[in-house]
Amino acid sequence: MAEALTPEQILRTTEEVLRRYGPAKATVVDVARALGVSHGTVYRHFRTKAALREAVTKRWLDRTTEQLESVVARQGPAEERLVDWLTGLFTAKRHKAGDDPELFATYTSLVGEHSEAVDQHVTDLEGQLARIIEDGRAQGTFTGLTSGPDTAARAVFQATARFHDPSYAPQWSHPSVDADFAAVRDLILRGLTS
Amino acid sequence: MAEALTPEQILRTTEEVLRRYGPAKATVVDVARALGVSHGTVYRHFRTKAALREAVTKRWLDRTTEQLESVVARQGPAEERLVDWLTGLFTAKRHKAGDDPELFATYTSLVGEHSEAVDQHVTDLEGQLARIIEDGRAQGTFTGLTSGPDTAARAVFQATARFHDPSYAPQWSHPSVDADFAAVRDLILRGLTS
DNA sequence: TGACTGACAGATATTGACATCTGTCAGTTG
DNA sequence: CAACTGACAGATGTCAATATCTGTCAGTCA
Repeated sequence: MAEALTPEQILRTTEEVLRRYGPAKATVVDVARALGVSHGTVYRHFRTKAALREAVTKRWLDRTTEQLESVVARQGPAEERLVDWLTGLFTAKRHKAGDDPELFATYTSLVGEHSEAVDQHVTDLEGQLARIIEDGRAQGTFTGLTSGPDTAARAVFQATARFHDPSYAPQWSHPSVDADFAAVRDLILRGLTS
Repeated sequence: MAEALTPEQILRTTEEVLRRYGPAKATVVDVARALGVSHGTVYRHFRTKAALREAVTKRWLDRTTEQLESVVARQGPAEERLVDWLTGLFTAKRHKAGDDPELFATYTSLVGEHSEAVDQHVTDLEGQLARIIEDGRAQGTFTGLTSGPDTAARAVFQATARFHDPSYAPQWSHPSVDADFAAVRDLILRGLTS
């Protein structure tokens, strides 16, 4: 054979197959066929089909986290960065739902299965939020904190669930959703800066 | 016959039948049998099975709204009443989910079907919130309002979705949920009183 | 010798025949 | 004559037979 099969190749191909057939129809045999190998080979690299789906989704979610990282690492007022981060998260999720419906459906089903990858994604995002909030505390802008930045981050994340939790995706195209987002965002911001 | 069949009797019996068989198994024939009439009679009062389920759920949801009304109508600081209202809503929903799982399942499925009854329930609850918020504005406590009480009420309702939206019910027994609720509640309260 | 194959067993999904349910309405009943 | 019945058509749900898929592993190949 030309080259040994890498996990990376498998993940890339699985992502394509999921995008083409959707999570309900895509099989491990489909992935193997697209790679030109037998499905037994795929199982040498990923123990189960669930592990494969989860790894693909993890990669896909990590792309969003990486994108938001620039807002976290950036210099500037925490208040402004928090708004950009929340807006960025909402925009990213909306685009994922609209542009990549099959992978979004995979992600949504993973949420219902308490997947490790989704838990990690939430932890990553809450961690980013905590860093911005901690910066705001250091800058003297976020004076309303009655608890640590981790708790505050969790509260902010949960209060904005409607704008990033995939179970609300069907409502993200509703006309009033942008006004709703602005209202919740402002309420939370005032809560932090009070 | 003894008495003419009233919509009230049908609703009461349907509620019992739903509670006994669950929304998936309960049929209109079951309801008719429990009433001692033919199912055609039930259809004389409710155009469809969906309308019947919706009417039962409306009654069931209205009981919560009525209970919360006492907090809204009560004299006292709006800040305190808002906390009691939010706590009361969370407590009520949790009890409905735990004590009345079949009717809660009926309610949950209605949410996914964009039912009129659920829309009305949300409107009622947001209306109650708006009244408390308006009181707080009049009392001079809620000084952080950048918009009208209706918009603020909607924002508060959406920010606390995790603690009343039935799609989150499976997480309401998680140990950390009370701490999470307290954190979100405090964040929002500071946002209003800032 | 280690990456890969492909036949296999058990699990899961699909299909289609059958049963039940929903909603209607002409006819019955008090 | 207004409330109700029950037979009916079409829609929906159930179930068992069948097909496909997942995950394993002894064996092949370079």
